[in-house]
Amino acid sequence: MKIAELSRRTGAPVATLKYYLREGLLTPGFATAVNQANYDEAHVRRVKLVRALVELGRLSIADARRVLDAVDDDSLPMHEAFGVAQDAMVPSRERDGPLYESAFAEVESFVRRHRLSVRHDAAVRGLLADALVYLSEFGWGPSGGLPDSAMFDDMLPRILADATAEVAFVPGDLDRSAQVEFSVVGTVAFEVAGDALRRMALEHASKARFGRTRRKR
Amino acid sequence: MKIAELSRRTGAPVATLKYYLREGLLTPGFATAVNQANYDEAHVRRVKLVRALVELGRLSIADARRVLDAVDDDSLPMHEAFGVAQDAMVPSRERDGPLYESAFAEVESFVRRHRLSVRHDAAVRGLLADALVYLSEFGWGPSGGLPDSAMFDDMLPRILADATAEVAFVPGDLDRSAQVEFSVVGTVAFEVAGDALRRMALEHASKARFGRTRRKR
DNA sequence: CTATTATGGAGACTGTCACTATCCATCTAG
DNA sequence: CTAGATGGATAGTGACAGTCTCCATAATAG
Repeated sequence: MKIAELSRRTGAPVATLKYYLREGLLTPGFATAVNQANYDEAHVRRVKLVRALVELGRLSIADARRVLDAVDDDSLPMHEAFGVAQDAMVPSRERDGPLYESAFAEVESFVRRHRLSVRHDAAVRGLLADALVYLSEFGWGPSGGLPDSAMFDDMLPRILADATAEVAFVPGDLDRSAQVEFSVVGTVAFEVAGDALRRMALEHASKARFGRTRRKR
Repeated sequence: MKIAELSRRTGAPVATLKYYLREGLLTPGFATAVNQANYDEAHVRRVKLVRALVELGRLSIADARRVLDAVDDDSLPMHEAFGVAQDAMVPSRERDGPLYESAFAEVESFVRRHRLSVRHDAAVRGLLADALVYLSEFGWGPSGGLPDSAMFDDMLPRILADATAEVAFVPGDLDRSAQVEFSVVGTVAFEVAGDALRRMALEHASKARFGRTRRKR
């Protein structure tokens, strides 16, 4: 298929596809002449992956490329590729100062307590640290200190069960890169879905508690 | 306190504070002269709120302002202000076409099935619809169709319990705007924390399933 | 066979965003 | 008295994610 159809199939403007090509998010089509190339289903799929990462997952183009590189690098075994992809999905940010040191210590204690296999340098630790730091600024911790990670202990078993189910859902008969791709999309989409459910639940609970107030007429 | 100290207390550069002032994210200090003004603890708190929304919650300045407006608008009862704030936290995006129509229908059926009090026009519905749409593109639904929202049925009771606990945690003796502020920070920070936990659990589960492959030496 | 339309590729350009930087006429602290 | 800070206004910056314009070449409709 030519680029116009790739555009039609994916909903992305031709100019955007060219941009992705330039940025290396999309491999060039199979050239048949100096100004002709054919694209196939793999390209369609890749464009959709990019859209999922960029639109749904709100990744920058640069971060999306890091994810795609991990998907494509056949020397990385499945699990490690997934780790790299995960890291790319965490926004980078300055995380230093004594507060962050304690926050990371708190994260570490959480990880150890639950015997989680989470790399020591996994970017996701920074995310949890962020949450702890901001929570403490708003007084969710003991007298201005960091909240105790035990706060999350009760939630973990269920989260772990859901995550295990999600990972189990990845078809075992796909090749490595398809598996990574599958996992990555799952991570992004289920994260958004989970956030949405959580917010709906919050609205519901908020209404139950605070919704009694009469609306003005 | 003068602006330099506000800067020191919040970690935000003076130039940034001036920018927030300009953008109306921060109310002007109490002027004591043509070029002097005093800021107080409320300003410190507000700056931290802005940072929480913008840095942690990744809201745009415009969206952050919408949240702050809801916090400040005393004519809005608590629950509604929270709803407005929630809506501001959902990235706006085009959501039309037949696929999205079915996705919204699926969301509606989920909401009804669980008898959730979620406004019919709540922006968060779009978020869940997004997830469904992207999931379907990657084959998580029945032969290319949308996934069934029943997929999330098992998760909801626990999410609802957590959300209820979170809402219950909001002190009842604060004034309305402080309560909204509290809820908003909670929404943002616990969302990040929840995502982090989920990703840690995924890494753990991924290692359990795929981590057997030997690493190259 | 011709006239139109499409293509790949390169480069320049755009609009948005979240700040930063510069000025300047006051204040204020030492 | 003076070095430095302040509020306020205006302009500038760098990153980002596309878009736009060209052009020589190909495909295709008539």
